[in-house]
Amino acid sequence: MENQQQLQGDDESPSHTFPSFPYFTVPSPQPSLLPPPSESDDQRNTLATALQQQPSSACNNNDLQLLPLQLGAATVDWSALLQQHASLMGPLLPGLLLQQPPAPLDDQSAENAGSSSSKEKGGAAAGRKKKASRPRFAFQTRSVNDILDDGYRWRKYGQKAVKNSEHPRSYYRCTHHTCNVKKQVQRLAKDTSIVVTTYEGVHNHPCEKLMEALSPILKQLQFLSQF
DNA sequence: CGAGTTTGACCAGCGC
DNA sequence: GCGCTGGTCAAACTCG
Repeated sequence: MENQQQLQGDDESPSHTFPSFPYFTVPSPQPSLLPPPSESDDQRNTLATALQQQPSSACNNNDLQLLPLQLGAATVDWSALLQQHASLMGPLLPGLLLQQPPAPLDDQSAENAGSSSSKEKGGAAAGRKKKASRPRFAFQTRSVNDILDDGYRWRKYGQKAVKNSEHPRSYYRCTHHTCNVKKQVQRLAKDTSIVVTTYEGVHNHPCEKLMEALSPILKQLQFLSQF
């Protein structure tokens, strides 16, 4: 994580800022190719939606920003982080994803093996023991909403008051029956406008919202690839 | 009625 | 060994 990439996280920066990274260099579609803008705040807050909108017009009401994140003494490498975030979204767009990191097979198999047993009594202990080996990726967003709509469906399974923070930490699990990805959501004690979202595990299914949002672009790319 | 949320209890890891 | 803390469970509850 020593390869730091500076972010536009200042308060004077545009209300919606994403770091430049080859992964997100999807060919800019014509405005007419974009799906009609959503009316709901949740949809505007969707990361997938934000990726395909112009930064100047996107998320002007939710003030969503990606911010540098400190994990212990190390600052998160955003290039690697975003690449990992891409893997969290699952194998969606093989033609557009420049480099999709291979899924950690050990963790995948461990998750699959643990997901069934964890439902039983005593399984929780086994799940916690494997916790250290699971991939975890965190990022901060400046948002009025605690929940960043990342396109997946989550079910809250716990909330815990954490030390040195007046805001509780919420625990979510992916609702997909074969997926065991979890995430934690907590507001920073220093700056309550910043939400820290920590993902744990890798989705083994596509992101339905993202696929739906990008399908017009995919169709256009398929059409253009014929020439 | 099913899906999701809330919340108190329980358990394991870790530091002392 | 003990206590603290974080993570999870599961029953009760809410909501559409």
